[in-house]
Amino acid sequence: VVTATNVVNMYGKCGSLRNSQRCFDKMLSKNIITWTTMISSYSESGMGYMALHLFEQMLQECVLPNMVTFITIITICTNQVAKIEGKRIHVYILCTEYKLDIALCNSLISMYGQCDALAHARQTFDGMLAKNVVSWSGMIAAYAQHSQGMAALSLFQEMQLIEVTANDITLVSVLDACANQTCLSAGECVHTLIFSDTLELNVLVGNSIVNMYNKCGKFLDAWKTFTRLKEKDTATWSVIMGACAEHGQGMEAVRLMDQMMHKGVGLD
RNA sequence: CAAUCAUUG
Repeated sequence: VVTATNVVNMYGKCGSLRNSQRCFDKMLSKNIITWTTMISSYSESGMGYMALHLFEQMLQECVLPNMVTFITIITICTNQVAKIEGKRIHVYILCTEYKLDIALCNSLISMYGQCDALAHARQTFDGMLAKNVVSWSGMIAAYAQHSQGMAALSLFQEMQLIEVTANDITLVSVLDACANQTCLSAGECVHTLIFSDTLELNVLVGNSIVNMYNKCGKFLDAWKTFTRLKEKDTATWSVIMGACAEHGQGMEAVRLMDQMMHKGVGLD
């Protein structure tokens, strides 16, 4: 069973859903990990709907989900923006011993955030007995994505007060909140904070800073930050080119495009 | 450890 499950996983990860499914169907005995793996495979291939379907089928065959299964399926609900399904599964989770698991609650927060159910996200967040940096980042991101920049920023402050250490992803979410709220002062504050702590900026954080300055109408600061970034990825170029275009610098955008191609950064 | 959580264009 372990070996066959590994095969299902390997095909799934390689995007070969057909083979993954074929192997899964041929297996005579399956355990919960096998089912969970197959559900993930559907999701990897962008077939979230099929993944939800397989989950239902699993329940009908009286196979009990474990914590990883729940995390997996809730994450799929997030990607599918499947609010109804997500809520239903959450109710089920509340009847299990997993209801307070940190990673599971984290995925629920993100699912509710994605499904425009901020209140449910917050409720889940508040109900947690223990939180980690992912919980905080997830809740901050949920607020940021719903233009609740102020709520995001105050959560960030609260997080720092109880001495949870922010990581790169947290900062990306916070900067996103500043960008959405066009809250320049807070964004600058974060920028300063970052420079005092780290020498080299993570690409993701760098991109978010450029984006934040641009959204706050500080094209020059965006540009300055862009030129100072050691590491650039396709998102970096995309942000700065978009910024140029918005500021009537179409020619500059084209020039950047050339530069990017020249550096061997592929298009996507 | 055979499967699993938050993030910018």
